[in-house]
Amino acid sequence: MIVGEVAQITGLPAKTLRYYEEIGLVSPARRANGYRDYSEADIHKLKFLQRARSLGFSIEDCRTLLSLYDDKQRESREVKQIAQRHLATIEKKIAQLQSLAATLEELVKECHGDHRPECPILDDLAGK
Amino acid sequence: MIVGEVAQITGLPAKTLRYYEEIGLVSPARRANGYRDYSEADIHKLKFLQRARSLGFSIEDCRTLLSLYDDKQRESREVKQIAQRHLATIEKKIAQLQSLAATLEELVKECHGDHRPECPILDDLAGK
DNA sequence: CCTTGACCTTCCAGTTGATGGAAGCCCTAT
DNA sequence: ATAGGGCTTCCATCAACTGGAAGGTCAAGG
Repeated sequence: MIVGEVAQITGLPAKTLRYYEEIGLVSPARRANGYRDYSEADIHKLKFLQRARSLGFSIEDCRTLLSLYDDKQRESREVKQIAQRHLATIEKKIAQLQSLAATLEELVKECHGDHRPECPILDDLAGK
Repeated sequence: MIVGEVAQITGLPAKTLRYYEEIGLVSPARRANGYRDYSEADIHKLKFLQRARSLGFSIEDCRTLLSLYDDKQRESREVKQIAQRHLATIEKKIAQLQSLAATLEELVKECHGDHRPECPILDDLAGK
C-alpha cells in the first residue's frame, strides 16, 4: 500500500508516515518507481504507534514499546514501568495545570473586564 | 546592571535574558564595552515576564500583556479576554490529560508487571 | 499521443521557548 | 603577564511534526 492509502487507514498524515520512516520507526519497502510500499506488518506497527502516541507516549517510549512488543521474551514489568512513569508525568502535569488554572480563575474573577484601564490581572503580573 | 546580576534578581537565566532581547521583548542599553546594561524599567518588565510566563502565558501573550500594561488607555476587557482564553486552553488540556490518565491507570492496573511476557498494555496498543 | 490533475518523491524551513557549547573579548586580581 | 570569571556572538539542538517548493509518476480523457 502506498502512503496515501496508509494515511487513510491509520489516520496518520502522510507527512507523519514519512517522518516515522526518517526516524527509523517504520521503514516500508519501495516500489520500482520509488513509492513507499507498506506491508501489513508495517500497518500494524503504525496502528500501534497511533494508539501509543494518542496515549501521550513519547516517540522514544513508542520505540521501546514497539521493540518490547516484538520481543516475545519480554517481561511485562518493563512495559508496566514505562506506562507508570508516563502516568506519573501526566499526573504531575495535571497538578501543575490545576494550580495555574486556580490562580488564573482567581485573577479573571477579580477583573471587571470592561472599558476601564484598571486591571487586577496586570497588577498581579506587575507584582503589585 | 549587567546580565548576570539581572539573572540573579529576576530568576531568569542569562541565556533567557539574551533570548528575550533577541525576540524584542526587553532590549537593554549597552555599555561602551558591549555589555548589556539593564535599567530598572527593564528589570521591572522582566519580572512581569517572569510572572506571566510562570502562569503559562505564551511569549506572544506576554508581548501583548506587556504592551497593555504600558498602555494607560487600555481596556481591562482586553486583558481579561487574554486571560480567559488562556484559562480555557489550560482547562481543555487538563481534561485531555485526565482522560489519558484514566486510560493509563486502567492499563497499568491490569498489567501484572512481572517477569512474564503477557501484557494487557501491549495488547491494548496492538488493538487486541 | 498529449495533457491534466492527483498522487508521489526529496529537501529545506518553521513551529515554541529556550538551552548548550564554541570561539573570542573584557576586566580584575595576583 | 596571566589566570579566572563573566561577557559577547553565532550556531546547533530539543519534540514531533507541518508547510511548501521543485520535480517525478501515473491513470484518465480528448
